[in-house]
Amino acid sequence: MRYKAGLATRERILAATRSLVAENGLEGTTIKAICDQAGVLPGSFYNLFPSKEQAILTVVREAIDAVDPDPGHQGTDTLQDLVAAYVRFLEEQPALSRVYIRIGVSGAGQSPELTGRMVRHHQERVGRFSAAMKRQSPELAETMAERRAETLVLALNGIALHRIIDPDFDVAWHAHALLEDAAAVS
Amino acid sequence: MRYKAGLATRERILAATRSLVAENGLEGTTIKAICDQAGVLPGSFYNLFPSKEQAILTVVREAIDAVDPDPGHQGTDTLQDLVAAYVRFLEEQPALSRVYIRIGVSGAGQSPELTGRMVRHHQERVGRFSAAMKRQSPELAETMAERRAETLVLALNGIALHRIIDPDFDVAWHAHALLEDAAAVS
DNA sequence: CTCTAATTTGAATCAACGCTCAAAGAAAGG
DNA sequence: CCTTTCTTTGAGCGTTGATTCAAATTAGAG
Repeated sequence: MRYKAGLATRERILAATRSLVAENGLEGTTIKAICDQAGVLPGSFYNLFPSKEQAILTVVREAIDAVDPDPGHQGTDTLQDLVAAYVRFLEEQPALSRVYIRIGVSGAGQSPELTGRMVRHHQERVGRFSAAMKRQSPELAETMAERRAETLVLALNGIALHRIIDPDFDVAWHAHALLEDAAAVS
Repeated sequence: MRYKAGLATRERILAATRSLVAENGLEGTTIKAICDQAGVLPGSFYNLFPSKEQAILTVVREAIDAVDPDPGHQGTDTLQDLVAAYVRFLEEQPALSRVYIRIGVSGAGQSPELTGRMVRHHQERVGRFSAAMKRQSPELAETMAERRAETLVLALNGIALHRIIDPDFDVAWHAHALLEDAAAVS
């Protein structure tokens, strides 16, 4: 797997996997569908990936990583920045964001490793929102800030979930409304 | 399908389908698994249901119907009542509530009929929350009440979604927190 | 140009899936 | 009882799933 052709094929397979998982879920995605969409035959797929599961897991990792951009950058994000980043993720990467929501639902009960990863991811995410909230409203009690941060993250996921059902759903508008309410509370 | 035995078998099959869909999703549920768990052989399954899809669709309808209890009763629910009813649904019917969350995610792209049903269900639900909110805070502008009602419903779904990932997640506590914030805004 | 390693092909394997069916086995009504 | 209708059995059908492999092809280093 060192020649250019191989890497290009790998990319086409991942792109196909991405859109198919977004559309049909982790379970509903078949090798045949991936190969058809990528313009590749099964043998070629298995030259690049050891199994269907590995290809899907690669896409899953992409999705989780794409939710929190710039993970190294710490301590200066505002709540607005964090929400805006999530909205941008939802709007600019519709396939990956659909994958992201499907992970929690499909991954649970299937792969404990995946479930653990999602729980950790959620905690980190809440931590980041919580820090931003405390920075922004220092008068807020510690536990109160954490509670409101988690509520906000959960509500954002609720918005993302609904967009899978209704693709015309105005994600940005609702996320903004959420932020306004959060500000009104403080 | 008139004898007692048949009805009992039908119930065992539906119970098995319910728990398997809750655990493995609409796609991940197989006839063999249903039959094993129900203590029944395939022929018996097909004596009672025309197809796997029909059995699953029956459970799906159950789930959607169970979310909004007492649909005839109109105009007197408070926001607290509605949230409490949803929390009760999540806690007392864990299997059905997992099915409920999976529907939106799995149903989209698979069955347009199911997707349409979910969109309608969501609108009705938001309408009910919105009416309760207007009743409770008459000074609120019409559009504002509707917006906050939808935000609340979405956030509740976010909470339910997270419980699929983390079964220990304290649903009641977070739902209550949500309600407090909503009250603080008004 | 040549040689090697990477890539692609496409048929073939094997398991699992949804589903069918004829025959055997209960349950009620008369 | 006996008859009719409903229920259960379990082998088996056709299809599709993931995966393998030897052979053919192509890309790139020297």
